Amino acid sequence: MDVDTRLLRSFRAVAEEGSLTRAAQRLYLSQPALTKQIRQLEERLGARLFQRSKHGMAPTAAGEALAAALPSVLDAWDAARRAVRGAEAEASRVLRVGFLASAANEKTQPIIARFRECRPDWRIELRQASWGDPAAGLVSGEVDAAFMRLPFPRQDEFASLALLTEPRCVAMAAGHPLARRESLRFEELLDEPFIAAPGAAGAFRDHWVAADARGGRPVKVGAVAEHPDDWLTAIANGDGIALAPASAARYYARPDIAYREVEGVAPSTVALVWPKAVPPSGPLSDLIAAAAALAD
Amino acid sequence: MDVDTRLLRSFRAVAEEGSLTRAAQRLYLSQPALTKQIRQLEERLGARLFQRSKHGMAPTAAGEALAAALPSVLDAWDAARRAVRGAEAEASRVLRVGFLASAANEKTQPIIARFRECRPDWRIELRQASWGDPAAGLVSGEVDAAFMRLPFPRQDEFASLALLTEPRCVAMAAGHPLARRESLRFEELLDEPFIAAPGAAGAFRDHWVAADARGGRPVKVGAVAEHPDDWLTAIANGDGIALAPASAARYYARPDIAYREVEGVAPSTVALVWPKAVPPSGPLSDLIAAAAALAD
DNA sequence: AGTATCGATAACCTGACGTTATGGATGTCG
DNA sequence: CGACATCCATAACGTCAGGTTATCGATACT
Repeated sequence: MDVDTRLLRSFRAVAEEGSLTRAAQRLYLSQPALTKQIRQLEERLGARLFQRSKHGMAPTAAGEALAAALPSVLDAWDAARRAVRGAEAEASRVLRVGFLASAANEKTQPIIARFRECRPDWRIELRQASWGDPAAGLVSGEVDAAFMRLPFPRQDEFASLALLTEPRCVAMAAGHPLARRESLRFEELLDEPFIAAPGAAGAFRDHWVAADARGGRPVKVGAVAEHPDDWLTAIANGDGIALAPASAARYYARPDIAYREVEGVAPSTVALVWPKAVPPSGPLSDLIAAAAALAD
Repeated sequence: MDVDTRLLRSFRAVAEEGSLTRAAQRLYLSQPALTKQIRQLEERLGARLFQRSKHGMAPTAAGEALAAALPSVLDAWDAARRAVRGAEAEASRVLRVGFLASAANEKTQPIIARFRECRPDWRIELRQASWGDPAAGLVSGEVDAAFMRLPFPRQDEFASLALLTEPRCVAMAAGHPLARRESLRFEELLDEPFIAAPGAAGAFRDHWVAADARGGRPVKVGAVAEHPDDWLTAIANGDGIALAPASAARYYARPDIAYREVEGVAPSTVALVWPKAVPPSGPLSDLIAAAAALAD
């Protein structure tokens, strides 16, 4: 009987959450979709994996057996995937590095240049990811490392080297009434509609609407943006405002957008990030050294 | 990046065969379907896994890396699946045994009765499989053991205990001209249309059209049958004839079907079969002992 | 009784993935 | 050199798998 690792991850989420509804939220699926997945897994395995009740889903003995055996399967696949990626990188002499928006700002090019001095016959392929994947291809294994803004989903599975920290500011349409001010406090922005990242971005999305500074009040989402382009457009159109790193005023300057200082929100850190499961060696180690030499 | 083990098995088949076309045949898929699968795997892994040429598919370094890592993944999943099945059997006190057609003939019930004496609080659930799955649920892991006719696909992965051997006869419509004879030679049947098992049955299908006794001549297929019912109907309707175990004359007697002796084809063996990867213990071991006591 | 929460089911829609048919490239043979 | 064979890739098409929203039944709580 074949299985998709996606089904196994769904099973694991249900087993950990003890609830279909909560697991579905965590997986960014609807509850019926997850119900079907679990039923499908049960039917194909020929075993009832959960005892259903009003209180949720309690694993059966068979369910416990699967939960116990699951790490071996997922880790084996993860290792296989990394082995493929490693062989491909060696064969092509390309290190793939994911990034969002402006990567590591002005440090990006010097880091790459430094790496190139160290490894003249290698090259770095930069891959931009959408905000729907704030881990910039690291979780999926498409890239070897990434320039990322903290926090991002599943951060505990990765090692990171902080490169720079910068304050956050607020971006709004140039004609917005608050744009007449040089500096704002975050409480003044609580009722404004915000441009948010997609739901699947999880903690990353929460961070960029400063959910932790809202005292439990839900954010009003004016629009959802996946890329800098649509984000800029939505802001300029007045669909909402957004928190942004201070560097955005340099990298994304436009006459129809005003960037203003804001107090009451934590600064933003950019880090070079790589999987903990991959002890750095060879080219990856060199990239990390290059970045460390230029870190704040 | 998630993956379905089915894709991994497809990859393995291509890597082993070194040819998409031959691997597609082995997997009972069309070649374009398999092309798509491999392309999908390559795209999602972000690596070219094969070098394509007129001569076939040669694995790249990345492809070799995946081939090397693959057994760990598939074995881990196999172990997980068996752990689930084992926990389920223990919890429900049910041993699942697959079978085709008449199982182990008259020995079936005595074996089960003997097992019950040994394990009074256990029970055996018999599951009939179609001829599209001549391994009767063993390969897919749906059952713990099976009464099977040799040969069956992937037989080398299983241990077997031969229970009985019986000659094969030929079944045909009662009004067939050859039915007037008591005994026939297989060469006399070479031009007759045969009722065959589905293509996915592989070696099992070949065995029951006696491909090995045809000297390379292809069999003419009059109809395909998946179950004894449609097989009997097709024979009675004159769509074709078929080889059958001698016991079929007892278990599947009908006034419109004649069973006749045939020389020149090997006899048929029924065995109790279980996975080599599962050293028999507990209830499975008891079932094997019960069957051994009644074997020829 | 009203409300909240849980998982299950129904209806619906989209896209994934299979098939057959065909094509391009290369090699072999008469 | 032309005909044929063989390989993998691509196109067109059809089916159904798997997602969604809406709703339901069961239970618990106030």
